[in-house]
Amino acid sequence: MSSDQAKSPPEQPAQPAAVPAYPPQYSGAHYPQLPPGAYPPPYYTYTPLANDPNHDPNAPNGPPMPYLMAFPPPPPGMVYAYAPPPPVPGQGMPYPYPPPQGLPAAPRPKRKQVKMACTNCAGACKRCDDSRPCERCVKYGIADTCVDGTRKERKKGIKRGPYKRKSKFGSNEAAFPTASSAPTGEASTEPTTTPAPTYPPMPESYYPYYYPHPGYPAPGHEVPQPNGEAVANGNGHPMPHPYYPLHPAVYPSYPPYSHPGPVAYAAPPAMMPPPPPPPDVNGKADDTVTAAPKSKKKRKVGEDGAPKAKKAKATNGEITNGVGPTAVGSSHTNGTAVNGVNGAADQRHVVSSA
DNA sequence: CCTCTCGGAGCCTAAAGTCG
DNA sequence: GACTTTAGGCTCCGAGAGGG
Repeated sequence: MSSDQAKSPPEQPAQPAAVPAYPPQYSGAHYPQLPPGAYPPPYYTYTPLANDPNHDPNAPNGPPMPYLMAFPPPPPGMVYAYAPPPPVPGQGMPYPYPPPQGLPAAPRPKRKQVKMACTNCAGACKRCDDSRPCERCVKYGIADTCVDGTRKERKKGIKRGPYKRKSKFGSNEAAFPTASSAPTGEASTEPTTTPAPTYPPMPESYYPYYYPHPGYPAPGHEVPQPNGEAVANGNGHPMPHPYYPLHPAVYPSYPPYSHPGPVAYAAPPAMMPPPPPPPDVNGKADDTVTAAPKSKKKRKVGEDGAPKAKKAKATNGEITNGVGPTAVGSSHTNGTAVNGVNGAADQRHVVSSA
């Protein structure tokens, strides 16, 4: 179904009820060169999938890799962890385990909108496409009424107050910590003069983690560039990945990927998470931050408090609101009644009392 | 269970404001 | 004039109600 393409990514597989013991190859003993005591075991590795860009083609199952890694170096305070591999038929979940519900999952893909929904889809608040008749109108047998509406012209001459200057690291003036701002809490005296490093977007199905600070590289792997090529050092050998295994004592491990502890992951002590955006003067949601969970919507009720009657069903059993030529699509978030796409009065969401 | 409604989050982009 | 920020206008996701 085409409307599924914009839906949330599929849920991660359910976490196994029982957490079996980790096999020895998933212990921190893999990394003897780590500073003694700095990152004591256990920490675990995850063998990359064959389609993983870090997968070693010369090793059928790839080299063991720490589950926490930075590729390329992420913004301070963040590392990327591999997404869980798919379950192995007959063997269940491989290591590590999938993240639990509530783990900050990969950002959902941006919703894509068509330039102009047809009048039917607009009225029904349903997904449209660029073809005419659109897929939905064809499906409902109303292809003959599948036409574009007309957009209202934007208002002009509306005066605004002075603009707030945004940080380069977010949509708000509270900047995300930069590489030059010490995660250890040192205050930078020049918060805005250092050119901001640019970071690639977090790969899909990766998970954000915090790391304490760089400096504990794990065994070498190539450091692929965004184009997928590896960077070699002066000797022609691949540069190691900047891995940052977490110190379980300081930064409690995330259960599914590390020591089976109960601690949900949080920002390191010296590295505060990106601050919540200040309330927008207009109350408008900031697209760059995770929105709060939607509030439970309340059913629209009539003057007497009784639920408004549904529109009568069409005889063909298909939807009746918004599919006809009088259906309109217009803003309904600002509370202003405006003309619909056909110039008719806004009948959207108006329920017939008949 | 399925269909339909519709609140409101999210997206696009033009207008207003700022900067060099 | 180019760039940035804001917000108007719109799309459409997805929870919830109600019907079959």
